[in-house]
Amino acid sequence: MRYSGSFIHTLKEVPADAEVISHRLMLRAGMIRKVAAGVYDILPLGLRALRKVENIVREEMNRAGALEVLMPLVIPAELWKESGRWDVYGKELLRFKDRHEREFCLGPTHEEVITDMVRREVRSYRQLPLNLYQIQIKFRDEIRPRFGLMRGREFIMKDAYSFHAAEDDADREYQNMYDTYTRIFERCGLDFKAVEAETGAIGGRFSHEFMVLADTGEDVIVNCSECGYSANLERAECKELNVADMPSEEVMLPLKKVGTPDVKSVEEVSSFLKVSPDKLIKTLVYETDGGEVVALVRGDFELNEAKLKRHLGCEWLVLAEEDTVRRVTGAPVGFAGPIGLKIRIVADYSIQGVINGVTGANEGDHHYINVNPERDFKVSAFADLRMAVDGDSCPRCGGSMGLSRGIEVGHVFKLGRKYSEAMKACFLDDSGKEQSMIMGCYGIGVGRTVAAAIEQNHDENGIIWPVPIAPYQVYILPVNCKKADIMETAERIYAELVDRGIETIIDDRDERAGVKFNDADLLGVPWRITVGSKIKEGKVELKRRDSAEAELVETDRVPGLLQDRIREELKVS
RNA sequence: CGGGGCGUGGCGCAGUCUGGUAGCGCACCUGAAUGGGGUUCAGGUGGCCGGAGGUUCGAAUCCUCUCGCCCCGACCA
Repeated sequence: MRYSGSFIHTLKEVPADAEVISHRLMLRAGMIRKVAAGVYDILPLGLRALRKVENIVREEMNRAGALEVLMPLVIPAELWKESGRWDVYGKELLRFKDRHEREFCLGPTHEEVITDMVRREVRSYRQLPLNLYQIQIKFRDEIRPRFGLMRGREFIMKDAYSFHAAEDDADREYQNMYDTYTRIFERCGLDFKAVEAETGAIGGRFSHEFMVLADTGEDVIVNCSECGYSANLERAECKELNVADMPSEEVMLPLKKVGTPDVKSVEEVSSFLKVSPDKLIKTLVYETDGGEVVALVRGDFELNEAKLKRHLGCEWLVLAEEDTVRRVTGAPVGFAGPIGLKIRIVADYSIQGVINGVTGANEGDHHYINVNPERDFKVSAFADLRMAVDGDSCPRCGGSMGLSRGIEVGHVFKLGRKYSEAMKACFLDDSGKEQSMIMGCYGIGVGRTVAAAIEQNHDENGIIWPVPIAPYQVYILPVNCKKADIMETAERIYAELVDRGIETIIDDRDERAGVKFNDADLLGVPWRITVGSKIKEGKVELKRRDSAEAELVETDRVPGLLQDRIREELKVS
């Protein structure tokens, strides 16, 4: 491509609202432009990178035995009502009516559509297993879209769904997809980690997320350096306190009520009463579809709502409103405690180790001190309910765990029969008996993968594309377009590279060299050929974007040399 | 949805407090010089200041309403 005929408009300054590196660089390099909150134009340069990732995904999915399909973006409400998610999914699901007042939604994910497709086609176990995927635009009306392609409302996603006659076959495919994802992200040149994850509203039994390691990531990963256990913070298990292992000299003191005027938060209480936060018992009232529940967690920890939800086995749960707290505890928010409460109480394991703790007295401006679990109040269960923290012991090996940040680029789920049962996706097994299919589902955020690649591969001058996903592979930079000999050489190399099928930009703009160097660095094309004064010796400069040094190469050798090197870097292991 | 902030040429901003009819940098166009890391000089195009209403002789500026956007939080395959 000739730069002079391109649609690349680089920026020196970026819109003030672009916060993260990948968003800034994609704007500056002219890859994307914002149309509305979380909705973007993908410009030619950006689309090329996106397509590269798509193609890698497509190649690997096909190789893994999956079949590509294309499902509609606009989905009739009936399908979502059938699965039960029409009422559960919330405002992220963009709903609307057509001219006949029929209800539709824009597909945020396609379990319903694919299940409907498969149930209409499949009758027999002989037609299974199946793995169908698509690469398509999704729409989710995110509460707060941000970070460019990282969290848009409209985005390109590869979603795959597998259908099986037996559990072990579903497990086999889960592993197959896990391995495929590993290959995909390796080919994209990413430093990533597969971690155990929550299943969220998609449902299902267990899952892994593929996280690209980056400080700007929105997710927190917990990782054990010793045994390799790693999980999303939402999911990360915490080891049960072994009370017997932590003998305490402390003697239980008599329960006492003390005045704590207007002292509510953990920090306030702990500084007012001069006790450390790990002596406090935080009392949180939740409303759930199964009624109100109180959850206890030690003052220095945070409650993990995903764990609470799982423990209670409820559909939804939300921190109670002020009125509810007042009704349940008889006190304003900030003075709740477990003593004397008439509703179900569940407590984090950490509570078991509290001796002479502090809780609210269920009375305004009062707390209890010397509170001892079991002696002063009963709980219906102790469970793992808290967020893991840096330095926690690993639930598997007891080693020390650390926290780091990641960007979720892929997610594999084992769904089980959640959708097939709700939507009656059945088949006849080899004994002629009707059974529900077992399902798995597997997603990759294509745009997010591109953004993540930039987060991981850039410097102060711009993007540094890994070769497999670079929008162009070679950038020819004639230092002065007014010099006929320079342009002749540049054009000759360009023609030769194009002939060899190498994706090349020739910067034929009548700009000063500095402008071109800066744009070349910003665009991040992996190989740069600088055509300048060295042509007098029959040579040009060859430089990799990620290296500081350039090498002088004889002009005639350049195309062949580059072809070999690029082929080497694209080689699939 | 709660808290905070912002809407002025394509982008980054000043002007708003203290009303007088819009300015700077980048980008873009023309010309000249320059030609290996965002060069220089000269000239130029483009904005009824998010929208509506009000106050006023006069509103980007003051008042009311409204729309949009951003940040933090809650939320999130």
